[in-house]
Amino acid sequence: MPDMDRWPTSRLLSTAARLVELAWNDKLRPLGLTYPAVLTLETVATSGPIAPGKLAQSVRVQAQTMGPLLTRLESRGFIHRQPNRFDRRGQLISITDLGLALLEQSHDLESTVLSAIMTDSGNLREELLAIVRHSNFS
Amino acid sequence: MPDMDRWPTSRLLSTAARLVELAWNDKLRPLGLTYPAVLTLETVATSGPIAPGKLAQSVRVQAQTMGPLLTRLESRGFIHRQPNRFDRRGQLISITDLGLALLEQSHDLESTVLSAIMTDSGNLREELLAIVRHSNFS
DNA sequence: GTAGCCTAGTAAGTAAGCTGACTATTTTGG
DNA sequence: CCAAAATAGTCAGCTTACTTACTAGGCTAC
Repeated sequence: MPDMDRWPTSRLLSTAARLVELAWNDKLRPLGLTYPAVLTLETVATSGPIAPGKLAQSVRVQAQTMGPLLTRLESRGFIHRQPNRFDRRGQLISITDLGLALLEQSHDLESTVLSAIMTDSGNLREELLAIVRHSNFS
Repeated sequence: MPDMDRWPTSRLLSTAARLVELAWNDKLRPLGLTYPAVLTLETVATSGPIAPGKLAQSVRVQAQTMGPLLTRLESRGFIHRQPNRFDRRGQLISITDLGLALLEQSHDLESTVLSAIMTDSGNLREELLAIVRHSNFS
């Protein structure tokens, strides 16, 4: 084990996140999902019909990245794309029953990933929230 | 701003890390570097001549990913590849003066990235360290 | 000493992210 | 009302990471 104590905090953060994401991906692979895909499904499920651009903002990927991701999710029948009647440039994404069922399964994994890697201390949450909030995103 | 308070901790962690990494990449682009590249240079600088496989472990990418990364760094003259005299399968990577100079520049960025995104609270460090340690890597 | 296994590194193919440029709409301002 | 600016989404091209599969060299044990 290298001398992590001397690592800058940003590196610790990246490394911890990388470990969590790898753990997630291991669990999600059997379901045929990736972590951004789960975040997307999650957002669609809670927000109701939503534009791809908004989804990209929420998951923090580029709009050009969200497009193909939605295509993959659609081809597997997890989401549904509709034209937006009020703005012919736009679309509205909604989640299907199949997508909801899958999301349910991934929720069950959540606790596994967390407990495997970290003891959820409450304090950590606050500090991470502060970081995300301090960054000038909306 | 979405209801981040209800996000699972793992998502907060991923998001925070993503923000930090995006901030890093913005700063590093003028130098022609990526964040994994900096981590690699850093490791080489502190460890002295080291095998590509060890580097991959340290930066937590696959050995197959480290190979091309080293090729890129070598083609720009930041590192130097030598055959390992004692094991003809292996190589030894060392950093060049040019690489050291670049690393110096990236160090100056560190504080910028940190202060822009987070107030370094000390507590956070401990918790992140705990996460990384609890994951069964060595 | 040689057969079998382990380790170091690479190659090929796929997935998924980013930037830059484009089209099609909608909104805004004179 | 119409020209200019803004917005939604996509396409093309590049980068980089991953998985799977391979070669070359070294190690171990009979």
